[in-house]
Amino acid sequence: MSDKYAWAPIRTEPAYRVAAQALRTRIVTGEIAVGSVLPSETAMAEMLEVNRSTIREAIRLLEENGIVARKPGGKKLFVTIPTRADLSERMTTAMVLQEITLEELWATMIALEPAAAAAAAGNATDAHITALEANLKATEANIDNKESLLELDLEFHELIADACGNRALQLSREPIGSLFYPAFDAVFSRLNAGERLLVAHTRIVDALKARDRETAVEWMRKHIVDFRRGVELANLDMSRPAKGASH
Amino acid sequence: MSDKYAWAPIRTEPAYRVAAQALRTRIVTGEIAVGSVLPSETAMAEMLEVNRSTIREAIRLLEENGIVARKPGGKKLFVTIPTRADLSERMTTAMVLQEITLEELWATMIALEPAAAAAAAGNATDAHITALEANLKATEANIDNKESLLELDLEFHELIADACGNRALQLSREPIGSLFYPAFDAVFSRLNAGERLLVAHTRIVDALKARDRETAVEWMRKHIVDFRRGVELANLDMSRPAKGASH
DNA sequence: TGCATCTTTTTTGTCCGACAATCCGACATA
DNA sequence: TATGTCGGATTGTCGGACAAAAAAGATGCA
Repeated sequence: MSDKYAWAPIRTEPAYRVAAQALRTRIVTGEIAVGSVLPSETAMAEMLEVNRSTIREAIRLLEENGIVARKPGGKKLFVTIPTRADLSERMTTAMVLQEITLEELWATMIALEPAAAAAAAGNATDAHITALEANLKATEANIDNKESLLELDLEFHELIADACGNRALQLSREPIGSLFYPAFDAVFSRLNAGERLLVAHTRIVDALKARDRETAVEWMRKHIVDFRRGVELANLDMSRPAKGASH
Repeated sequence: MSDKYAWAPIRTEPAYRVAAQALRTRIVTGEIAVGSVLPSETAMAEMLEVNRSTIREAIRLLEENGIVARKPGGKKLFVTIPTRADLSERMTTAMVLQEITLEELWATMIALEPAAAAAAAGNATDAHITALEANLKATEANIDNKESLLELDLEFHELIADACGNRALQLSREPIGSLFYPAFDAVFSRLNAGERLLVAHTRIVDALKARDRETAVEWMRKHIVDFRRGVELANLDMSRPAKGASH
């Protein structure tokens, strides 16, 4: 009956949020350049004609967004670009709260990691290769040290992501990779996965060196599939949330 | 001279940040349940023995993180789970600021979208199929209306993502999809891509209905490759940043 | 001039107190 | 049951204050 009229609910945005938005637009449009320093709080408060407290709350919003920051131990407020780690952490906590399952994470990984390997085959520089080879050596040396192995495996995949030179890909896979940590841990501590892991990693690096895209992709795929088998052999439930990501 | 000793720089975290962290840990550990309502600002200020202004700044941090929020037009503060749109927007602005190229976005998309199609072939419910068919009908009806076509295409891919039931995948592809908007726009306004698009979409939905995973993946792949050709035919530079993603 | 040290001015982080708006629940009334 | 009224609780915003630390300026010296 009252559906006859469409009522737009009246609602006022708090000032701290419109202030934040005002600053944000000035930043993304480039009016305030990235890297430049913002005016003092009092100055901004005067410009926007609000109290300093209000401006401070607005700044907190942008700060958590990662688009403004202070250098450690400094007072000046700079315009910055959100860090990868920054975004990744946010994504990660969101995924933890949503109780995303290992199954979901894995399905995403098997899509992203081979793609990263493919791109890396095309874009990896000598520096990247060197870093990867160092990682291989370390893996070989710590083949029986479960803990180091865990770290090294994670590092390996991050190096591949770095080498692929695709920042969108990096941003997408990082939070997921970090969520695998506990699962990795379980697998490594129950299975002797070191050998298989090293073989796969080695093959991948070899393929990158030869710029052999197909092989790199294929071994990465195998590697991820292998991980899944490891998870199942370790009696982990793929359909359960992969929680507990508090470093 | 004083280099003889390694001085760990003394640095105090501002109170508003430790307060935020205190609340955050209580939330992610489950001590404060998701969906429950937090104490009033004054109450929290008393508990943590800080001023209300400080607590308010802490709340702004969590608020922007999306883990606390107020119901629209309400005063009570609830513990919430970050929305997809929420995270997506953050990611998007980050990508804009980093000036990520179309090339990078596309490479990520061609990894994610077929994966989404694959999962959708297994998990799509009748409701999902119905929504997709409605989208197809609308596309057919608006085959010449470039603007609607753009919206509908975006919607189609989001429906696929919904249907795949993989939240990790959804979280990963959403920000990237939204960044394609301007490129889509350019393609649609210069090329007559409607027919090809409709064919691909139809084939995909048919495959989903038949639970034919292979076909769904293959057509999705073709569809994305096709988009790339469209971009090139429209004379867009894949290696230029895809900026201008304001909502 | 360039550099190191001292001084002054800004600026931030934190506190206090205040007040209008308005949401929320209780209660009374028709 | 639905509506009108009231009072307490809370939020958003403001103003002012102050110590500590950083930034900017001034000074002296090589």
